[in-house]
Amino acid sequence: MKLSTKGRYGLKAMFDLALHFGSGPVSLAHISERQDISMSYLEQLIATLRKAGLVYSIRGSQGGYELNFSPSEITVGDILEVLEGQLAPVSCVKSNDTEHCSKSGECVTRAVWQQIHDSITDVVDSITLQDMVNDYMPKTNVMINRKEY
Amino acid sequence: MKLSTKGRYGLKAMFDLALHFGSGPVSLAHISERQDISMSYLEQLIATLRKAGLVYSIRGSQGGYELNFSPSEITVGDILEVLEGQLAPVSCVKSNDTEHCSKSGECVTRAVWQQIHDSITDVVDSITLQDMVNDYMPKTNVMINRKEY
DNA sequence: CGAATTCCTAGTTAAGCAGTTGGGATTGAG
DNA sequence: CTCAATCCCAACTGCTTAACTAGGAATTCG
Repeated sequence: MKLSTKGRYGLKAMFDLALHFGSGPVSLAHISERQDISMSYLEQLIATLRKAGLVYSIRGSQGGYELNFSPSEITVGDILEVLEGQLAPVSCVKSNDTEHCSKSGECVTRAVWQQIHDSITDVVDSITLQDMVNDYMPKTNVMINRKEY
Repeated sequence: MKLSTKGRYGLKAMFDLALHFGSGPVSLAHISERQDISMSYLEQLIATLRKAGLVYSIRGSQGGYELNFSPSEITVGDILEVLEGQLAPVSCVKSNDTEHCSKSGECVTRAVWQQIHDSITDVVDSITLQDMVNDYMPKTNVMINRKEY
């Protein structure tokens, strides 16, 4: 049940883009350095995200990447699904194919996998990049809210 | 985020043992046939479960395996943890080591993995083998409850 | 132009999965 | 007592995938 580096690195990269949302394109070199990910590997991950429409690229000098939607519109689930493929713990859970349930334990165990899948989905679909940005800079909020100080 | 066959087969095997709990030892050959798992492969899985203390074996002719606890005392989480290793989506989540959080996105993404892990844990620790057995034979309950029939 | 950037394809290395094979040890039944 | 059923153990194999690395082509700003 491990997540691969694709998902881990990919989320970090997207988080980095969210942090710099609205400030012009961010180059891979910068993401690579800040998030400590090999640049050539990161290239492949971001290519997947681009093909899925989550980011878009600006080529040439001074180019880079930007989120295709605002951070509040992109969930962790969106990102992980693109990079990790289906998040279902077993393949049969994804597409309601109850055919293979011939043998005795099949359907009962399938129900377990289904519950695991649902709980994962609930979590990742409920967290947006904006949520992560907010978590990252709580000080800003503290300052703003400190009117009595 | 895929579960390997170890976890899948292992849970099916344990479910099979739960179904026959209290009726004497169950041989690998029977589990293998009923759950449609290669017997020699199943041997390895059940060896792991035995070493973890979830089942015990009776050697020799007419031997087999039995659950070491009643089905209501064994959770899906117990089984998966033994067979799949840590269920944490990333390694750092398991043991509160917040050391590596030097780079900017590290701690924020870690919080996400932590939430995923917690939700998986909640699910698998809440389902016992007894629950699965109950799900498998709802007809029995229906019959018993049908007093008017 | 040329430096900075994205884009694309094709390796490479290592590890793990999903078994199989071949034997050895134990024990109940006949 | 013997033998067939069963568990026990370790090694081996084929395959797939993860996690990169390498090298170059195309694009664009200054």
